[in-house]
Amino acid sequence: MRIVISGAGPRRVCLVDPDRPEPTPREVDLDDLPAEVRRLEHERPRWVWVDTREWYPRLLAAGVRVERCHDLRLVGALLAHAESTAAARNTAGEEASRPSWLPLGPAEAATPLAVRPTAPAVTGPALFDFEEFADADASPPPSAPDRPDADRGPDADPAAAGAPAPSGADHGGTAGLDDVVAEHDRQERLIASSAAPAALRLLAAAESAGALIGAELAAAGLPWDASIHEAVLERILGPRPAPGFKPERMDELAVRVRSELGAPTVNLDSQVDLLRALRLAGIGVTSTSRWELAEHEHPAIEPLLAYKKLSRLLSANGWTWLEEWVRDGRFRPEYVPGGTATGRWATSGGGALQLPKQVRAAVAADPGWVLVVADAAQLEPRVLAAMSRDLRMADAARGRDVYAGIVEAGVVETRAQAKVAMLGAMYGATTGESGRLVPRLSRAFPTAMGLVDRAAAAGERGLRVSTFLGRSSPLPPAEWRAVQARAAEPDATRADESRARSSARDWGRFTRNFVVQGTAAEWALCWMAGLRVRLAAIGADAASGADDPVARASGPVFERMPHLVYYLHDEIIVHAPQALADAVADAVRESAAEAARMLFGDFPLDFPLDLAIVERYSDAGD
DNA sequence: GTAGCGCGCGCC
DNA sequence: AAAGGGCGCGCGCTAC
Repeated sequence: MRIVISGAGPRRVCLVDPDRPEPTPREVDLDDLPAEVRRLEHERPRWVWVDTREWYPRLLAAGVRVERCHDLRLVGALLAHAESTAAARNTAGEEASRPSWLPLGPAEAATPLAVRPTAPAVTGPALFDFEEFADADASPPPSAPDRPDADRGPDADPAAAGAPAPSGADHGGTAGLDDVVAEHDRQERLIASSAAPAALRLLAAAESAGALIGAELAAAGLPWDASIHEAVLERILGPRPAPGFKPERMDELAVRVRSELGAPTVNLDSQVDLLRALRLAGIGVTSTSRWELAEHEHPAIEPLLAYKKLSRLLSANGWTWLEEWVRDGRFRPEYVPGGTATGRWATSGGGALQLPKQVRAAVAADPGWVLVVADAAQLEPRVLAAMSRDLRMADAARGRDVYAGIVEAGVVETRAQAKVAMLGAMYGATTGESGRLVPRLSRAFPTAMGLVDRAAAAGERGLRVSTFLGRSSPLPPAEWRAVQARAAEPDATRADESRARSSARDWGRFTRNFVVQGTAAEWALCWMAGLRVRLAAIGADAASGADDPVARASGPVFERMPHLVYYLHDEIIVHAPQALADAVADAVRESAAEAARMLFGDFPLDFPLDLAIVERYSDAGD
């Protein structure tokens, strides 16, 4: 069952179950929506709406959760670029394309205009022939693994390059309830007629669950003890300085650096100034970055690196940050589900994706509650093994540390080598020890390495690649194509050719990593989606045993229920009543196993978790 | 005064 | 150990 919901003028909302024999839209006041949703939620519908951000926060604020939804904006963005829908989009033409009123997805909106598929800006003789990159020579699928439900052919989505994109200019136009229903029908049809319906259906559900989770994370907030944070800052930086002054520890270090450099007025916060002073002092660096400084011997370097470390803490997570971002014991960053090209989330504000280890002690459970902290161990190598169906790599990884398994298999000598080789294979390293070791992995695991190599080769030719569930990479920007085209002209210089080769390899590294990073993001989404359902069940069970049903019904939505409070690529934190901690830990593990099954079926590889039940985030993990 | 950019660095 | 992928943010600096 689905219920479609849409705005109907100021403070009015329209709902309909379009699959009833005689669908009858009903209009309710915006203020009555939460009660209405709570009532209808008992039938466990899929809520269909344009944008979760528009509806769900107000429901949560009124204490109402929903189990599932379909976010037309996010799924629309996925489908508009997916290779597996390209054939269906081309065949069905206009009616298969996204309506212009549908807002762009988060990764699209962040993309510079030039990158979006749009009519060529250049008139006259074409600078280049897109077909040359798109589909001229038949190639093997850039990344598609063999799966029962998907046999995706080579398909670079040539239509996308020339077709007009949603204009973006008429997003202000409102869509009526009928439009929203029609858009949902269109998306369902497109999925059904795609080359991989089962995978896309799962991806659409997972992406939509991600939208719900993003809103719930914002509503719940990460428990944050400001006094612990302040203690950390004082211990590392010294007492809070008066406005306009540096903390004591930083001042002391700055004095030492200036004296060692013989540069009494150098401003350590100015890259240009500092670089000049370093070079005048005879330190042959070309940047002021930490890793380059660390390669030189000079008495100024040690205090300078220490200064930079403190400076970073002060500016990124110092007292100002604390005042700005922590209120009432909660840190509430804004999550942006699907905010990056690969499907990883982004955040906007607060820097939630880069909480330094130094301040994690401030993440502290409420009294009587605990944090269940879990991360997927070596997620990306495992995902690569599973998505490529590389049984030899799975043998090396199963039931143990992946890198230890690679050593035991005799591929390299040490765990450290195994790690840099694997990272190099997934990121596209070509030089250094990592680059030298990659060929040994390729010989040992040709199936897995073949998948990322093909993804890189496709990217170098300007083709899209796709994740396991079917999220496709963006096309390279027009400027990239111009560089490639220039190198193909008869009078191209060596410099033209070298520039083209280099930018081709750059894009190849992006697409190489895209398939693995993106599939890992899909695994994580499925993990969380399953987990949030289990957590709700645990919370409902616990509440039914509680003796004050009145408080239960009217209280804030997460009052008794264990709930997600943090998510970072392959890691989650659940805030849970102490008595439920073990049940939550089991749910976290079951959800991980279920995610692996949903994506990879019975492929013989486990996805183990590092899991800890703690009072402070800093007490978990390594 | 502010917008935009490069740098450096935190996280995965 | 290497400097290969994805991000967001604060800073200094320049251009307007």
